[in-house]
Amino acid sequence: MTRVLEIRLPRDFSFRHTVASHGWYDLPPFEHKERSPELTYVFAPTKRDRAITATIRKERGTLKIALSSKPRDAERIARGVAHILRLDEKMSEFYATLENDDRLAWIVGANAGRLLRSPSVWEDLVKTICTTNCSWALTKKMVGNLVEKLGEPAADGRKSFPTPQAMAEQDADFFREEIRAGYRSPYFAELAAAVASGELDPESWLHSELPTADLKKELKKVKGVGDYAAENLLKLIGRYDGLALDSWLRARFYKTHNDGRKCADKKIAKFYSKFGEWQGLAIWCDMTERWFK
DNA sequence: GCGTCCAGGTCTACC
DNA sequence: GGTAGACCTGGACGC
Repeated sequence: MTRVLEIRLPRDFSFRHTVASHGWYDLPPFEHKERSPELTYVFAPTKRDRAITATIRKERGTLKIALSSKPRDAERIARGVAHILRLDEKMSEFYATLENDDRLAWIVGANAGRLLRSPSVWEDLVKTICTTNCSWALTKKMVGNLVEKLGEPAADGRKSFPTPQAMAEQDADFFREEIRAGYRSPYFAELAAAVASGELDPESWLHSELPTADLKKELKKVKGVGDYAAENLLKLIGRYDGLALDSWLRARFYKTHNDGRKCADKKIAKFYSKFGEWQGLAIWCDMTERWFK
């Protein structure tokens, strides 16, 4: 390692609850071992820098970030780490909605609620499509193939997530045969071409002034993005109005709050409606509480 | 070994 | 707007 950055942490930040908040830490170019104080991520190359591996370690009230090579633009890496871990996100409003809820009070005590995300919406978008209609094992296989076959190597040999340009150079057959993306293959080819050409800018969704319902419609224009995927992406963007119900979340709700019996989505929505625009975060924290026991 | 089911759903056609 | 059927892969399971 040739360079170490340091970031001061907000007081209400939990490294463990943020890194393990959902499965992203298990998908490359993230690396993390359960309960380890370290998270590794490989940042994609830019015009100024090659791909750089950042090994992020919590030490008391700071993050120490060891880099695989000395960057020309260290600020980009620091901003990226802050974005990944949502260091700038104000959690107080969410925590205020939990004040009179005995069941979810643990969230405030644990400083939970920050959801791990990628440095780019592009990466989160592609990964989310990889989670749809398949097992987690297949999601890992598809994302692993994308990184291995189209990522750029850092000095330590680890590879970054492919850029839109790198994916746009491939056709649907490549995604089908090499990535094993199945029916998603033409979706990836079309999406990458749109983003690489500038026709579509997923990063603009982060700062969109559209109401969430309208932004969700924009997201659903991307082939392969339906209700679940759009609401999951909105959570990663920082909008928690939607529940992003999938088969796993539904099954957890049935078991936790409905005696193991199936019920309509409307009943789940009613259960969390009191949390308003934070309901998507409330259900996620509620259903994943056992991960941290 | 083989067939079936289904998993962190979505798209299209049709009504 | 709601619904049925098709769509890919690969691991788990029963036989």
